[in-house]
Amino acid sequence: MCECNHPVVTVQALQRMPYYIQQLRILKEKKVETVSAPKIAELLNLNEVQVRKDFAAVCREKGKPKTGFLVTELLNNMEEFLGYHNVNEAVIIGTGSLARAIIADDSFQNFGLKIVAAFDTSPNQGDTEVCGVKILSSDKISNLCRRMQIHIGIITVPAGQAQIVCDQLVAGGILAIWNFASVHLSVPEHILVQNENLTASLAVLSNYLKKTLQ
Amino acid sequence: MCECNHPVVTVQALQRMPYYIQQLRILKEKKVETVSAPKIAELLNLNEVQVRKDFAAVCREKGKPKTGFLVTELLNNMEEFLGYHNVNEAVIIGTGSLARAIIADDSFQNFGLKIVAAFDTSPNQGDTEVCGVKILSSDKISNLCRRMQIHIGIITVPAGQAQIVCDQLVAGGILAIWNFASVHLSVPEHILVQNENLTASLAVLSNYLKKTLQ
DNA sequence: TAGATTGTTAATCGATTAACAATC
DNA sequence: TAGATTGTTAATCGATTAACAATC
Repeated sequence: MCECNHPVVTVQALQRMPYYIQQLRILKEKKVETVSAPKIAELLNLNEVQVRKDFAAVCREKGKPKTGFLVTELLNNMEEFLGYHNVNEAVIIGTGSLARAIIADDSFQNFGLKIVAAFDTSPNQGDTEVCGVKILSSDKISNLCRRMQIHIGIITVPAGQAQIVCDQLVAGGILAIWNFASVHLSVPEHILVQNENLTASLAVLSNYLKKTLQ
Repeated sequence: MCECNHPVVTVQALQRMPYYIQQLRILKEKKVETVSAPKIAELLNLNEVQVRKDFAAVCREKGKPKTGFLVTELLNNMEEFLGYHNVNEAVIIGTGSLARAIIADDSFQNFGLKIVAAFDTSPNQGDTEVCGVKILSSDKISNLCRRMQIHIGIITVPAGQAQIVCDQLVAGGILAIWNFASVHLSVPEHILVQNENLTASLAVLSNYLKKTLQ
């Protein structure tokens, strides 16, 4: 338990939340009013105790024996807990195809993410925006982040430039980094780095196939 | 230890491997001949025993006390272990901006991934290929996978269609799925699903900011 | 030799799962 | 009441880390 009287929530639990939310939204759409932990556990192939604990971590009202949890309430509590109802302004560094894909993905907006600027080392060739987001020169990163009080930086640049732009983001007072570059980033302790290393996933896949195919 | 006399390697260890590989490539380029586990651990902010165990899991030759490991040999052993030297043919389902980004990302080719076909429910509008990869109709998924003995399916379709195309891939005899859709997929036990759920990462970021900003 | 590093065994830590009384 | 489900405490499991003898 922490001081806010919620149990401590692990990263693993946080990462399961969007799966719960997705199921809850489906149930809500179907006008289903209540749902039990074992039911959700079955749908997602998880342990029911784990689901119950995860629910307990975010829920203001307790579940009722025999019936379970109120779908809408659980959904709201969960979204609230994750901070989806807040709007988190972010900048993205890099304007390649991955950056475009992230900017274009409107599902992130449903989760409170708002990309307000894109940066590129050479914002040349007359390209002034990507999908409605202005492209600025990389040397303005720190300044803009500080001035606009941006808290999230999304890194999509090649591996070799990632640490450099990371340092610029940190200098700009960013608090969290979503790192799509396949490198380890060194940051001060208070800064959260969420790595999205696709080569790491590929390693798991590749090794599995090697083993499976002898 | 498994029968092939390598220690059992966890998913976590596999996911650290690309970070080691990256550092080893840098060292190799700098013509550095040997490297120790504590050195790599420091660079990547990891525990040195963990690094040593990971190295032991993939290394054919043992490291030498005082000097450490031979850079080139360790690098080769690691790439070999992950199966990077094999070519893994894959198909991708969906032709949106994320699919384009994945197809265009040539770094995956360095890791043995070769995308041979893209599928779309409505391969219309005269678009017949993305970045040199042919676009085919989704109803051909199972057939093509089976005929070409494809082992990897990459799912980039919207959440609502993910399970459907997943089933088609499974029917086509696929062994591993790289899932970019933000949903849980139900598959037979022997099939590996590697989830790349960006909304799960966003949940971690979002919750961290909520806590940090009170 | 002294010191750095190795590999391995034992201890710790933390997440998941099982067991169970309480409740509707 | 019986049965499903809840929340919680205890047990298990597995990954990480510490301790230490062996080696160059």
